[in-house]
Amino acid sequence: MAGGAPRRLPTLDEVAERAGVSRSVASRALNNAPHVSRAKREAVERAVRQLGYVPNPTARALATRQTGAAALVISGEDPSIFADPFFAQVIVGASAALEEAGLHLMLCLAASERGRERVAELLRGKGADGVMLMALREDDPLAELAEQAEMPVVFGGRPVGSTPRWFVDADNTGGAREATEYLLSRGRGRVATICGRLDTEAGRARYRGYRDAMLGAGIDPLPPREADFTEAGGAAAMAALLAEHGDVDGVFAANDNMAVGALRTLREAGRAVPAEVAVVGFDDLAVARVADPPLTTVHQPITALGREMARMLVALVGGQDPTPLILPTRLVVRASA
Amino acid sequence: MAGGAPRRLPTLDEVAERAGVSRSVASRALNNAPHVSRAKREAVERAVRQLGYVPNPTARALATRQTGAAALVISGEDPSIFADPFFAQVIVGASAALEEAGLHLMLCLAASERGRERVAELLRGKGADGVMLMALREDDPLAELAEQAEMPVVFGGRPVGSTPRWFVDADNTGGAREATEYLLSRGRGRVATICGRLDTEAGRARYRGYRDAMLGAGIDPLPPREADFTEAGGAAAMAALLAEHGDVDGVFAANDNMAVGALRTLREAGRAVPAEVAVVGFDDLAVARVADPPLTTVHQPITALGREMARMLVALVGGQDPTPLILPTRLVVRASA
DNA sequence: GAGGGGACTGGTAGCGCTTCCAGTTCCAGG
DNA sequence: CCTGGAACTGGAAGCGCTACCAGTCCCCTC
Repeated sequence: MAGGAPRRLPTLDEVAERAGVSRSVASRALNNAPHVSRAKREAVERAVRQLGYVPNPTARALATRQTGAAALVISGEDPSIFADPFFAQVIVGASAALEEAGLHLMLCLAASERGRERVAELLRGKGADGVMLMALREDDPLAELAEQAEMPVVFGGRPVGSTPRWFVDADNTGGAREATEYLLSRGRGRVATICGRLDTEAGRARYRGYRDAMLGAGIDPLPPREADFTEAGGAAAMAALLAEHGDVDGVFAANDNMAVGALRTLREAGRAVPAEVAVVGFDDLAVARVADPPLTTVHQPITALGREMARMLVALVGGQDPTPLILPTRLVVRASA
Repeated sequence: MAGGAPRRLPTLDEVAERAGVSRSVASRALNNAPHVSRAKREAVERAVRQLGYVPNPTARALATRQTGAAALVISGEDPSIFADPFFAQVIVGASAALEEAGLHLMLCLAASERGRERVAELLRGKGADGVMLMALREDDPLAELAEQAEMPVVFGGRPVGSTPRWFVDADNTGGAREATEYLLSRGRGRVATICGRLDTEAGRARYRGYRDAMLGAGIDPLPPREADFTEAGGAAAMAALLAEHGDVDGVFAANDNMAVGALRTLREAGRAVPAEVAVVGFDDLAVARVADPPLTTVHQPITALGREMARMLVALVGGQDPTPLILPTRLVVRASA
């Protein structure tokens, strides 16, 4: 905004005129479609350069019925959920994959009622070529909206209670099972879990993994101790756990944030980690490496998750029918267990 | 995508026909513009409901020459810079403010050359109604592009070496000065700084704050010890600092990530914090509360920064001429100093 | 040298919406 | 009962681009 006159941008008509061709040819040259002679193609390119022409994306969108943008919708009534670095990594992956495909990324934090409405409009009014949906809760109104949308929808993680046609998820159950089995294999007999919100599929799946591992070892699993995936929630859950089961010697926390909270509570309670209580997290965020002691955790490929979601969406937009993807997790052993 | 026929969405024409009015009236009714009788307005509303009509945002954009979207561009050659939770908070603020104004948020991680090009197109081709620009480096090519763009541009933080017409920044110098003065006031005589990248204005401004405070107290400031705003960088810088100035008793780190790294190095070196060395950070991210010991740090209103950037942009898009904003910081005293 | 096919070309019809403007309707006031 | 003006209405002209299609041109083959 140089403050000068609001100069109109050159249009394709002007480019065509300057290049001495028709608008159609100019259009084809620009989209390097066939049926343009070499000479005219070059003339068009020259005209574009001279005029500093940039195609108007809106007009193009109207004509092609493609917006050139994909939306990433993050549900959840509390916008602070987004503060979880998890999403930042997803975005990095999705952004890179979309960029490759020439799509823009629209980010929708569907927290407020108003935000939800706007997502609904987006979905129903073709405001984007496709949508990636994450962090859905049980009975999330977005789920139904997505179902009805005449638009490709890829889920990141699965919604509770239904398996969408297209999704990318991490192997939550497998990862949680591996974590728990690891604790058991290290001689921990009283292993508890601080599970995430059980109104999310990730929370449930990770609890299932814990339970499966316990049952597999012939030990009664403890009932789920639910927390909200935050550090504070993890700390509180750990405190409650100590109060009820003072003899616990291993904890699988369903994400790193809660694990870090648990570490804090244990430290404050004077319990040595891992000597007295071993702790395993889930996610392998940056915080896991920095925690004290460094956190043993289940690594999930978060950036890849974003990338694959975007790729799946791109395939869908391109008329293909990709298959859902479940990404592998792996245990990263550090000092806390 | 129910898999059914790709049913065409109802258009305004159909709404108008059904309501028994002309397209113009229907349009006006929808945008609740004047010159529509009550009866027709209601008829239109009814038709909209019956048909499940949603205006096509692309067509609207073409006609109004407004895209209804604002872009947030985060520069930096390394996309992992985005992993800094700082940006997540900015996004939360910006998203909320844009939502209020009815604008969508496009997120551009301008890391690769390709990404940069796409931003350039966005800027020159009116792909958005306005742009928020962050994390510019010295000689960032984006700066010039923004200058030439016929489009409102708001800077988050200031680019090195120039003061843009519209920006929102935190009081970096003031905050850094306060942090350093606090260390000095607690009897620390050998205060060093781990400063951020000096090819960013934030890095420079915070170093200036440190230097000013030192000079104000009549003490020679140490030369800037540059790190890259990451935890690993902070840890390395702290190690180097200990090697060169073993008697340091206070450290001001230019952000929390580096401060946490410094804490780790100090712990590993067996230096007690704050007894032997006091540490102060900058940002007041979540990690500061969780650090061991909890980090004394300079709080900056990051969400507000995002919010105010967006508001400024909205004002600009609306034809107003807002004034730049410098947001206050404040020292949050915890255990590390 | 005529016929045929393929590579180009440009006119034209949209895409779905807003907005200008000329025309119509409706009342209050004269 | 007529007039003037305000409120309302709808036809039509775009916004800038793509895409279909009929037409032109060139060159190769029989």
